[in-house]
Amino acid sequence: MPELPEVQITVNGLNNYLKGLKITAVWTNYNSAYHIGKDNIKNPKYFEYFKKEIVGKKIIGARRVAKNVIITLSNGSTILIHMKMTGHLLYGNYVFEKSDKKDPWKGVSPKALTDSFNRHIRLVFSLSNKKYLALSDVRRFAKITHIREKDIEKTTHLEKLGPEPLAENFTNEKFLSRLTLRPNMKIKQALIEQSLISGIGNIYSDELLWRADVLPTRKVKSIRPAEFKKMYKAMKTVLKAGIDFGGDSMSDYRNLLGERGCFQEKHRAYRKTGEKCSKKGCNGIILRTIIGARSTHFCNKHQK
DNA sequence: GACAATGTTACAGT
DNA sequence: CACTGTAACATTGT
Repeated sequence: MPELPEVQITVNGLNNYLKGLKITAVWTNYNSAYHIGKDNIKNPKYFEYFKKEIVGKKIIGARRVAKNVIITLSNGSTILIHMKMTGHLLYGNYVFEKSDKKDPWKGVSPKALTDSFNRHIRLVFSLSNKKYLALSDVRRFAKITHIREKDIEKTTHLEKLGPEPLAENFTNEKFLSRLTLRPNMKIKQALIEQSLISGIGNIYSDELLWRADVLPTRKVKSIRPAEFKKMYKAMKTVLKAGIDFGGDSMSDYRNLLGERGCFQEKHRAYRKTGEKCSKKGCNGIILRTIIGARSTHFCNKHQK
């Protein structure tokens, strides 16, 4: 799942490889019969507009806002991409190749193996260096739209987002004050609530709570300042570790070159149900419960 | 075939 | 209105 670290790695890659390239064509096979926003490329009419706005423009750079990728173009336009659950961007000439080669997402189906190309590619930008930027998205949840740079501040796609957790000025005090806006929420749910703090999802929330020794089921108002401080530190640690280890590829996230990250090897809680807790001196077993319709993993021995 | 995986949002309910 | 909880979206693997 692309959360803050994975999106950051994708953005870093875009800045490394794509600056100065021109978009020469766009193709998509996204379409949806349901609830398509009028400014989503899944809407065929909007896609025609989208194409007109971006083909022929040069890529200036990319940045991350919460879990969104924003690609800035030469005419004051930007492309906003939210990869949702299974989306990831790939860059190069291999992007159409068999998904078991450069894009070996876990559990690739026999059908995909027999296909001659990666059948999860939903969107392709052709670039002036004869390479491609493609979006692979098994579950077709991703959102792609065009926004003018001057409208970014007020766009509905970004307006409800809380502050960035890795920002210099995101202090322990700020962390506490954002979360306590929802005193009755379970802490796990508050942590993944994007309007409170942006960028944390299911994996990093479980991991930071394990490290901060706080039970995910605790109500925000029951948490003491010392525990907030521990969570704050753990949050910074796991998000930075996520970036340092190239992201989390337990599911199908890949970097721009189709390579897996390895933060999944550092998991202490997420998807470790039934395993012995790896905290020193703790003999607990990792348990699983559902919070806010999301799988939650924790050790009820050392997390209090 | 039932169920699990999840980021975001629409909507019902309190 | 503010907040909370739940279903929906989509697809594939077990």
